[in-house]
Formats: sequence, structure tokens, C-alpha cells
Amino acid sequence: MPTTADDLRRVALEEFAAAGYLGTSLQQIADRAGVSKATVLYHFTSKEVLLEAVLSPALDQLDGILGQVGLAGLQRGGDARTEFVERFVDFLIEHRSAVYIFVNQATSLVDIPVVERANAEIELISRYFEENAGSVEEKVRFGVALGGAAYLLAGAPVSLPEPDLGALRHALINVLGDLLAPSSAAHSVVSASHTTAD
Amino acid sequence: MPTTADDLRRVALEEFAAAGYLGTSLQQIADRAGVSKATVLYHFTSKEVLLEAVLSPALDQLDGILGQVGLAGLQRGGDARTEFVERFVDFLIEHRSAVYIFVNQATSLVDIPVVERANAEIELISRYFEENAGSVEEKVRFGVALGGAAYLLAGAPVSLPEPDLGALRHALINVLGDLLAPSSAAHSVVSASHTTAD
DNA sequence: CGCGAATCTGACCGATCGGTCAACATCTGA
DNA sequence: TCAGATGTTGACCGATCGGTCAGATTCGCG
Repeated sequence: MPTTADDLRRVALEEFAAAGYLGTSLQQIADRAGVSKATVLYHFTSKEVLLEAVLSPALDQLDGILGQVGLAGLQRGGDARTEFVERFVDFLIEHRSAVYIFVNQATSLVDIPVVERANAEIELISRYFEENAGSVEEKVRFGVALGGAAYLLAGAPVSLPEPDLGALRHALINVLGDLLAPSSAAHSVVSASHTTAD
Repeated sequence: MPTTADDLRRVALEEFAAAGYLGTSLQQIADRAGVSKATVLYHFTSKEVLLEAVLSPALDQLDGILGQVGLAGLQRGGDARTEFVERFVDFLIEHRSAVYIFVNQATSLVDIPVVERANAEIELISRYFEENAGSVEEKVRFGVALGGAAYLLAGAPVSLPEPDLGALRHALINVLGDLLAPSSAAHSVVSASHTTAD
């Protein structure tokens, strides 16, 4: 059974992603969770602490992915890249609300520790892709992949087949695979065998 | 010489893009423009009207691009697509702050007419790319291109060579050209002849 | 049972929000 | 010159914000 704190984390995640951190009041979160505003501030000492509790699980998992794949392999672009893309897409889908928050609202959420942690991790990954040939374009490719995926996975007015996450995952792996391929060769590096049927 | 209304539009555009529409108060805009808050509300009857005045020029230009290129050509993917990509990238760069606002803050700005107009235009373009083969992946490619470019052009933590917009433009045309190419063939459809030197 | 810890709440606080208004300054053309 | 339009301002308004606090309620456990 979900505890009150769990409910509040879940509701806050949805509201922060849909209406924005600044656009969501503690009163709204309390109402949707069926408790009073004072209860929210009992479980989380401030709105910032609530945001941190909402984003931290996603950032922890991102840390894990970077550790497993090994960032060194991303530079020269071997199998580590294709493996990274698959794990990265699964991460983006599973934590799409959290990713949307710290990708699309980071610029307006300065001086909040958990947001600065997210920015640091994004910049870290970006640097490894950058150290390949064609520095500027490589950076652009990574930035477009990250920002584009976050935009697409949360409320873009590009009506997607919402329940069919499998097809979305397949398409994202292909598109991001192309974007993050080490050179301009090797299209569709992820074969259909990795995913369910088209 | 810039009028007070011009100053307010310029300052509001920067603030809305940097701190978000909800995160920017009329007092901040007034202070940065060197006038009182009441003066802001004299020139623009409400905060929403100010937002509309800030976003409308970009949306008008987007209308113009769609009219010139001709949306019909985008479906079958001929020369119209490559021409569209170049015009689109120039539009994204020139109006990057406005694009960032109505791409990354649209979900939290519901029921605001100018934002709904922006969503309608984005959805319109998306539909033309969708009617090609591979519906889902085509949509994903367009969504990633738009959201990614908007993310990259405004404050992404992917430190770019800021003054060198020419290199950025070149890279974006290549990357978006790849993403929006009608099939999985024809990499780097935009040759170097279209841009300045590398 | 009973008692302390954990949970929850309504009332309240200062600050800031977008917006209104009457008064004042400045400019313009007859 | 002077009257009306235009521009600007400080004072003020109700509403809502994040956050505090004392007290009520419920829970776990000897």
C-alpha cells in the first residue's frame, strides 16, 4: 500500500511536469493527494525538498547507467555507444516526467541543488560526445537528441500513439542511434531484433 | 530610437525565455526596463497581452515560411524539404528565444490564445511530415528535431561556441537535414555550398 | 490501558503576485 | 497659449504564494 509520502511524490511529479514547478502550488498537490497543505510540508520541509525527492530517483538511475556502460567507450564510439543509446532511451521513457522537468525547466530553476546536479550530469555526458571529431556538430547532435527526446516524451503537440510505448521505443532508438552515431555512416544501427515487431 | 513599448517587448522576451513566463514578474520587467510596473500595464493591458506581443512576430514569420515553401511539397519529400530545413533553421536561430518559450513552456501555459496558436502551427507541420511512410518514426524525427533545436538554442548546458552562429547554423542544417530526410538515405543532404566555410 | 511518537489539520503570517485608479507630467496641434 | 491626448507614477486592492505553529488525532507498543 502506498504511503502518504509516496502519494505526494507521485502527484508532485505529474504536476511539476504538466504545469511546471513554478506553476504548481503546494495547495494543488495537497488537494490532488487528498491531504492538507500543512501535511505536504510535514513530509517535505519545503517545496524545494519535494522537488529533490521527485527528481533524485531518476538522477540516481542515470548515474548507474553511466557507471555500467563506461563513459570512456563513448569517446571513440564503439559498441559502448549503441549500448548506451538503448539504455539511455529506456531511461528517458521510464523517467520521462522527471527528465522533462530538469531538461525543460532547468533554466528557470537556478540555485536549486538538485537541478544543478542534473545540469552537471548532462554536461558530463555532453563532454564525452564532444571529444570526438567535429566538435560543434557532435555537441549539436547530442543536444538535439536529449532535448528532442525530452520534448517528445512529455506533452509535445505531435500526437503520438500513447499506449504503444514499444513502437515509440523502437523509433527513438533508431533516431537517437542515428544522431549519436560516431560518424555519418551506419544508419539504423539498432536492428529490429532488439525490439518488438514494427 | 527605441520606444518604451519596444524596450518592454525586448526585456520581456529575454526574461520569459530565461526565467519562464510564470517565473517572471511584471515588477522584474519594469525594473530592467527602467520604468514602473504601472507603465508596463499601460502599454500592455495584461501579462498575457505582453506575452502575445512578444511571441506574435515569430509566429507571423513561421506562417510566412510555410506559405512560401508550400506544405504540399513536404509530404513527398522533394527539394521542398531541404529548402524548408534551411529556412526553418534560420527561423529557429533568429527567433530562438520565442521558439524556446512556446516549445518548452507550452504545456504549462494552457488557455493562453497565443500559445494555442503556436501549438496549432507546430501540429500542422507535424501532420505533413507524418503522412509519409513510417508514420511513428517520422513523427518522432520531427518532434526530436523541433524540441532538440529549441533546447539547444536556449540555455542548454552543452556549452556551445556562442558568438559563432555561423558554425551553429551549419551544424543544425546538417543535423536537422538528416533527421527530416524523407527516407533513411541521403545523409548530409545539405552540401557545404549552401553554407559558409567549415 | 496508557503514553509517547508519528501524523494530520486549521488558523495564521509576511511577502509577492497581477491589476486598478486617480493624479501628475509631457507632448502636440489649433 | 491652452486644451486634449499621451505617457508615467505611487498608492492601493484582493488573491495567492510558501511556510509556521499549536493543538487535535491516530498509531505502535510495553
